Amino acid sequence: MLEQSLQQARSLFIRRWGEMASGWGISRTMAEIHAALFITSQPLCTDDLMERLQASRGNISMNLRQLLNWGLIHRVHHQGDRKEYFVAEADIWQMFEIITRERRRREVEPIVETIERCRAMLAESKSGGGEALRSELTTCDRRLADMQSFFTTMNGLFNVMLKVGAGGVGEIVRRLRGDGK
Amino acid sequence: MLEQSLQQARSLFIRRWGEMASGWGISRTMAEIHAALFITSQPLCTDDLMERLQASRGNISMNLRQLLNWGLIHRVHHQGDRKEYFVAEADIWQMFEIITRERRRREVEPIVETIERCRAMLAESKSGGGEALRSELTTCDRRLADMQSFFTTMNGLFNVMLKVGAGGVGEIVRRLRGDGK
DNA sequence: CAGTGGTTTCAGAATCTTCTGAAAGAAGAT
DNA sequence: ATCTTCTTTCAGAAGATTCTGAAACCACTG
Repeated sequence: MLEQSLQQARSLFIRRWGEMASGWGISRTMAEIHAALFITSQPLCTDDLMERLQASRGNISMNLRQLLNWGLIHRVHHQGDRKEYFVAEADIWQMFEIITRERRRREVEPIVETIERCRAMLAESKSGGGEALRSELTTCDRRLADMQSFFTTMNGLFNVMLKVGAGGVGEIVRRLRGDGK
Repeated sequence: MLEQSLQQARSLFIRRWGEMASGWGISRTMAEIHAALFITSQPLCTDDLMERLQASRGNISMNLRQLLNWGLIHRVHHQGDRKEYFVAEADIWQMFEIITRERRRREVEPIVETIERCRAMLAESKSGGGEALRSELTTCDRRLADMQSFFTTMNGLFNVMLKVGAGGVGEIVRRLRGDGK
């Protein structure tokens, strides 16, 4: 039956989305809530989610808040109802932008900043050391420099992607896929 | 002193690399070992790593193996020494390729496959259901389709990136950053 | 203001991940 | 074969994360 198929398909998607997330440092429930809201276009309330995901009120509440903080879901008020309902951001490109920005800020920026600091430390120490030590230092610095330039490139790439949007990226891929350059 | 600076810089880098990794579903020690080998051009043996990272032999051994499996580090034999030494893959672009391929295989492919399966389920159920239900099903399918096409684009993008290499990506970014398209 | 319906918080429980250390397993050296 | 040196394995310990449920909280209603 149609109703069954719909529910089954949704469950399957929710489960897999949750599994994927746990490999990326995001809690399973948080991802499942997100998936449930994404795959169900109707707004859902806390009790809906508790039932659907078999999780406690506290758990749902906490993870909803996190998702709101990230900006991946939005509150919806149904007039004449005191419950709060939630919907997921539907535009996937927008979703991608939010996640990318947030993770860049939280995880990439600190390491980039650290690399800079490490290089500064190496640059400062001009005095002393034998030939061998000096050469080690040079090698170490080169590796850090490589890393730094990798992050710079990736950073630039994300900026360009967000600028040209989904269509633009598709276009670039199409242009470059076939020929040699 | 030069020696101190070098050690300090290395420690700092190792620590931060480990912290970053834990946000990405990779164990701290595994990342630290990788960082230590990357930042120290000399090959290191198990005991070196045990001392440097203050971790047990078992822990180091297991994580070394994982890194070998990923292909992020390589064995090195010093002749006249029975110990095994290890070095990190030095080419960052290569590193990126390895990690991307592996994570794509383990985490992205399953979800893509699941989306296909979900859509197939929805497509099969032609019979029954009221107007409202049918419309829900259509919306659900459209969302899945959007998701699918997002993954297709990203997949294509990674393929192109790996094809054109670091220089190529830098080139693209440079070309597209300034002007409108 | 007390009552009602809903949300948030948080201490402790449950669960999952990672780490240790000792024992077993290799493999070259004598 | 036996010793020696190094590596791997794995059961249980330690640690980190996530979840629960009950109490506190908030805000609207009568």
